[in-house]
Amino acid sequence: MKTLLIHAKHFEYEAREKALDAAESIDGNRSGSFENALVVFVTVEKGDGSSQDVVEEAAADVLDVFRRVGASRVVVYPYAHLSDDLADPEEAKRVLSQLAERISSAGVPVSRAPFGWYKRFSVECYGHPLSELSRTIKPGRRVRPGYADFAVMFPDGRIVGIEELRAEELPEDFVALLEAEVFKKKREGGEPKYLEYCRKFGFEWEPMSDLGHMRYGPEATIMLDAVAEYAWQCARSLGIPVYKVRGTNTFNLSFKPVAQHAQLFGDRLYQMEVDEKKLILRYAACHQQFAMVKDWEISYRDLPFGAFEVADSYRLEQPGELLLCFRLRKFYMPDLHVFCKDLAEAMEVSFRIHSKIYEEIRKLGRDYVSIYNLTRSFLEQHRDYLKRLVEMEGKPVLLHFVPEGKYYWVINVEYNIIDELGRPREIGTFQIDVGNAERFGITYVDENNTRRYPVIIHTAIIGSLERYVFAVLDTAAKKARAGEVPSLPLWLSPVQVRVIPHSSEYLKLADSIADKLEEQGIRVDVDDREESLAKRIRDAEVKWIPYVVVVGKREAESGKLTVRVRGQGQYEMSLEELVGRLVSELKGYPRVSAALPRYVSARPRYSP
RNA sequence: GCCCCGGUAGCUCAGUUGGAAGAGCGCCGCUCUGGUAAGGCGGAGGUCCCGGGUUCAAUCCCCGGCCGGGGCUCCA
Repeated sequence: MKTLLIHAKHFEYEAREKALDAAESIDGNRSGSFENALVVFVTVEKGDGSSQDVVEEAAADVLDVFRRVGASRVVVYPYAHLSDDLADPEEAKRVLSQLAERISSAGVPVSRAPFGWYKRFSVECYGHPLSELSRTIKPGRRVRPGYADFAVMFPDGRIVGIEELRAEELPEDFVALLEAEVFKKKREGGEPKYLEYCRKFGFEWEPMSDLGHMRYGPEATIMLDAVAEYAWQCARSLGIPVYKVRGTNTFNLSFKPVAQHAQLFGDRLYQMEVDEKKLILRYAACHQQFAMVKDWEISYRDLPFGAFEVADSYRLEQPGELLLCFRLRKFYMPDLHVFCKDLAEAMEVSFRIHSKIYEEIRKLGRDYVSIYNLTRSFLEQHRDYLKRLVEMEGKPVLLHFVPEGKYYWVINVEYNIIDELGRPREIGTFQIDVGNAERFGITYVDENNTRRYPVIIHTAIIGSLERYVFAVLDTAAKKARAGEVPSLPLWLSPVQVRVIPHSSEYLKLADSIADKLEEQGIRVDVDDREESLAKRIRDAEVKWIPYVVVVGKREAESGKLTVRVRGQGQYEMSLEELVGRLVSELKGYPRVSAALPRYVSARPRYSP
């Protein structure tokens, strides 16, 4: 069977004259006219009627496309001209009827144009990518093409094909992942809340740059600084020596390794020509770190070690793909490369990375569902390794098989959160790279004085800085959706404590409290504006400030502070108690020097 | 890159069936000294995204472009 699927804004036909003696009767079905229809032009070929397979598969495909494009009905239109191996008319009529019935039994409205007539028709195609598709369906071919590249691995080591999955043994988030990545289910849409939160904290597009470049206002910059520092902290916590380095974002294509590595990225590469030199912007920290480490003299005793940089990275994403704080043309990648003796050592190290990546997302109160991209041969050879990774996750993972030899890595794990709107979003990732050491000429000397190429792990433990912020803001959005007060973790809050003097008389007292908090490395400001207390409290809440301290006559007399804690309530405590609480809440997280100027009364307004 | 929706004050948006442009917030001034989510009064502020077309007349209609949001294609 051959089919041609057109998603038509408008479709109409009218039977004119018989083409065959075996033509169907057209009583009441001489013509039809439809809006927003999926028109299925069908040619039935010899043998299609011999088993149910063909009809089943064709119907499943039509239904799949129907759901994805959001058409309101299906029109089955017999059309002999897609093949020269036509079934005889009786077989064709039977198969066409079965196809229509099969689609109809899924609850989808179906119309069928008559078989065996010359028909006038006109079709207005929407023109989106899915609006024109053609298929060839042969008897006996069962697995749907899109599914063959996927399987699911369970913690007990079982590997199950997509069609054999039982929904009841799959966690909800995993189903969301399957729907997006494998079934390609169409989504409802709606503007996500995190975009509003981005504006609130000053994460915005920069209109005067290229598309996909962001700017970061004062609050956003404090947050980004904190995330960058935290990413470094995570890299160091793996128990492997890690060297922080820094480099350039611009590389010259005339160097072979640069050109080869660039080729892997294809047309998403940012390029420019300067002084007749072809230059590229790096798409991750790989270029710089490999170019540097190739000049290092490395002994097996030094391995494994890591190199780390928060690298400004550039990818020429397509305009329609860009998404604030998520898919960007310029972003910051806290990229760690771990150089290992061999694949076995890399796999050992990857367990630590795997567990760290999970630990970090869970600290945000979230969880991942993962995709393991790998070749089938890697699966065959390292099934125990994979089983252990999945055991550590304690839930199923999606295996995605890629062609042998196409990529520089043998396994590439993508860790996805399921966002506020049910979409998988990749945040963390690691890859085991067996190709780039040789390409860049990175070697070490082993126990036997032989030069060898190390195996390199690439990882962004907490994802790009922007994506980590996305995860944080999306978590707040989920809270808000659940009716809770949305908030930031204390260590990421641009202002951690706001002190509000009840009236200007108490400004000195407010300042002295702010001084003491600042000494402890707390980000604090003072709302000294001539506004009502209620107004200033409200503004602090709008900015999600976690701790708000009001000082006035009462506090001056009692020596205690009245502290409003976001999402919790109002408490009396001493300054020491407040500091103790803050310090313990910040334990394990970085303090950065960036902070806002103290007085709220003298600040430009730049965010809602 | 494709399809749909949108672009009006610094921000969020209303509006004009084509005839001199509106609100709230913010800003400025005055007033209020206020105890936990907006005290009161007044004022300033506009290339209605850009370019072309239709029209006596375009912010509004038509065409093209730019930018944003959504859905895809992509992407790992």
